[in-house]
Amino acid sequence: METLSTDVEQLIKETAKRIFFVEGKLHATTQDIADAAGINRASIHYYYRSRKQLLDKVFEEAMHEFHTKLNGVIAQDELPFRELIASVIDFLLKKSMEHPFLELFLVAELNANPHSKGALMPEGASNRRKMLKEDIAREVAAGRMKPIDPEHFIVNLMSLCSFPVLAKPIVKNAIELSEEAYVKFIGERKAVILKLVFPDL
Amino acid sequence: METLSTDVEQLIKETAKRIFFVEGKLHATTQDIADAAGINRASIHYYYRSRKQLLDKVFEEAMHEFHTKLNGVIAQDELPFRELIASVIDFLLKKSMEHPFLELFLVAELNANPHSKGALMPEGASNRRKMLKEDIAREVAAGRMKPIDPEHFIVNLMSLCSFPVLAKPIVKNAIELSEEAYVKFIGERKAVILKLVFPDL
Amino acid sequence: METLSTDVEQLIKETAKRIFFVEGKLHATTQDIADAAGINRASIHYYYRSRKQLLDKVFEEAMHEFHTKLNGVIAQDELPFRELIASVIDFLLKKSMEHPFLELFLVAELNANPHSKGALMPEGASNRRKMLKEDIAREVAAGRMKPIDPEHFIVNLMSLCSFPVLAKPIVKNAIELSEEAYVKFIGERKAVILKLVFPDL
Amino acid sequence: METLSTDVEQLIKETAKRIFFVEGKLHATTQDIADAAGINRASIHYYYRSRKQLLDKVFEEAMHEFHTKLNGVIAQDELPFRELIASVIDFLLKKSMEHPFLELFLVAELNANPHSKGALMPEGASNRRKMLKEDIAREVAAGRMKPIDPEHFIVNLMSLCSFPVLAKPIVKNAIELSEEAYVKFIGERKAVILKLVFPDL
DNA sequence: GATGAATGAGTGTTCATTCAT
DNA sequence: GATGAATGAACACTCATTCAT
Repeated sequence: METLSTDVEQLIKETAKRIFFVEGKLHATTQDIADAAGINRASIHYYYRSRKQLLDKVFEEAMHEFHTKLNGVIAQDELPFRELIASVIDFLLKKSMEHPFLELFLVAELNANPHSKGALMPEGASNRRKMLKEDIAREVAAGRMKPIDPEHFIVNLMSLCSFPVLAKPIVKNAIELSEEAYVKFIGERKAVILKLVFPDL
Repeated sequence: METLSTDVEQLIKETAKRIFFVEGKLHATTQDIADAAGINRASIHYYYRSRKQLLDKVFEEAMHEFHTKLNGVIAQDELPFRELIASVIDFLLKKSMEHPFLELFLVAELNANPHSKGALMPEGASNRRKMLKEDIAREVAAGRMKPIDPEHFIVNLMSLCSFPVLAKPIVKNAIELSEEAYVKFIGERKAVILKLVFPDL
Repeated sequence: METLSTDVEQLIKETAKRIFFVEGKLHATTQDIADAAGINRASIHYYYRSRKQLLDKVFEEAMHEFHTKLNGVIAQDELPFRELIASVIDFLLKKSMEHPFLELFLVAELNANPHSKGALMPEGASNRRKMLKEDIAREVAAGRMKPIDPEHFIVNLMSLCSFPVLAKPIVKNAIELSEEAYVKFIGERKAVILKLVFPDL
Repeated sequence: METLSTDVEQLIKETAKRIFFVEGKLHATTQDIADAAGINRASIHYYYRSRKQLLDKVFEEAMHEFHTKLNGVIAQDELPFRELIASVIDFLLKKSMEHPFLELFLVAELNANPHSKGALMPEGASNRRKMLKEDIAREVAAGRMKPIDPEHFIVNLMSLCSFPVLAKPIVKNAIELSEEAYVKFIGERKAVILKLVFPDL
């Protein structure tokens, strides 16, 4: 029977995820991670061989979880279109709050090393996305929605959900919010976004 | 009287801006910058004392330019509201394409060192923003626009303009675009965003 | 009464001997030895306390065996002198092929840590050597051999037997031999050396 | 005008040669070299980029010098054969005393990494060696020398010259010499070797 | 008796920085 | 004003060693 990964192995991984994706410390060193986890720096190499392999693992898991859950959301084909979209927005916002800097991390990595992080999307995901595009096109054709290119519709959702969380300090500064006001503001986003993409609501 | 900066001083600054804000190489070393500028590494310290001071200078200038120009756009109070907004979108999109990774750089810096980058907004800017918010509120009150919180309206604009450029590889991957298709896609953003925020257009 | 060493203990020792004296991997780590032996790295410390103690043991055994056997060869006092020397050459060549890098290992260790490896020769060995020197001197005095200092005679034998095996790659390169040619070459050494030290043969 | 390598660059190289080839510390670290040279460890990387590149340089230079000088010795074709050989012995012994552990270093490197240190002999050297072999064969054919395979003759010379220096502690121990006695012993080698290879002298 | 987990010390290496020139 | 030389501090990583089980 294969043994489960140890507590420390998990702890390192979770700590790394927190530092990279929650705290957004993109330059974090193995020492930073070890300190945050309360373990010895060498333990990271004991469990993950190298910094790169830890990053790869941590990133791959985060992306896998993201796509799996997103596909689960999109796959709810029994739902009316608008409820499906509401579901997607809900998911994207929750994901953004859970891992606000995942996109930032990915983009920084790709800029530093353009040939890494090959396949971002797991197999099968492409079909799901295509179905969503078709759903949008159908909705537009049926006149239940203002004409919009499905691709722009999707990117609009991503932008409206991710950016305010990802660029928190910029947003706080631009509209001069206190920490509490910002939290309240983010709480209002779902309704605002829904109203924006479905103006007849 | 302050002396004019030399050519080399300018060259270093422009090269650093390109590397950080255009190429998004957040981890770039002083050697990387020196190589890209074709100058000696020691020159960077000669002109800017330390890496941090170069980054601060470069960032502060970029932000100053951004806010000055944005204020210039907002200050066009002779323009009808919708044309003003179109102007703002135009500006944000152009800025995003000129310095796609400015936000990414800022956020990464702030996460790494939470107490740096004190005042993001120059004096006087705050008043301009307040006026814009009042304009939006007035427009809503007059029934010429669907009810929306002015702050959400502004953040929506920022999100819709910046994110698709900043997160280019994610967007390209999510909606499966070739490089040309992506360029075309970005070219369509202005019209899409305008239609989204003014659905009666 | 001392307990017998276990199988694993033996296995570790034999593997270490192979790696150091046969393969000449002087930099081999405990992990290298553990891997080659197919056992856990911690076992090496369990049986030998430390890397150094394993090396000492392994080396001491090799030296002890060497001297014991050499003494056995030298002690054949019923043999005529020339047959005794032929016997010694035979032994030195065979030893060199069995453990080509024993000398290299010893010298490297002594250079790295000048105060280790105290007594290289076991008790009693000294007497045997003295007898051999006397034999040589007697042979010279009797005119059955060209005049030579017994000490140089002994060192000549050691040099002629060990060097061509120890410095195999240098020799192969210097006289441009293929692998087969080298093996043939080594096979001819005994006759060559005998003819050299006894030119009237 | 190209500048000569700096003093420190030379110092590092000479120190490394001393440590590896004279003191025979095959495991020496960059710190060991830096300490011995009285400089900062980082300077080694400043001048040589990596430990490996320093070793390669140092080794290649030593080998180049060796082969160049040896070829110079062999090329003295105006010399009678026996004087030529005396010259070679002289050179090999002097070389051995200057860099006693060059062979040991080479062999250890090749054992650790079988595919490094590609071409040991410079171009043209091969021809010189061939001429030497022919000289030996001619001498034998003319009856001025006891029959011997030229290749064994050459390897005998190498062995008789190098081994007693390379394996100094073994030799000292085997024939029980004090440090002074050893030095005297080595001083006698030239005459001993000449007498051995030319027994009619 | 045997081993997976964990670590301190040390390795090669990089980097921002300083300084003499 | 500009730069090659040099270095302290920190980095990712490895290794022999210990220890609880």
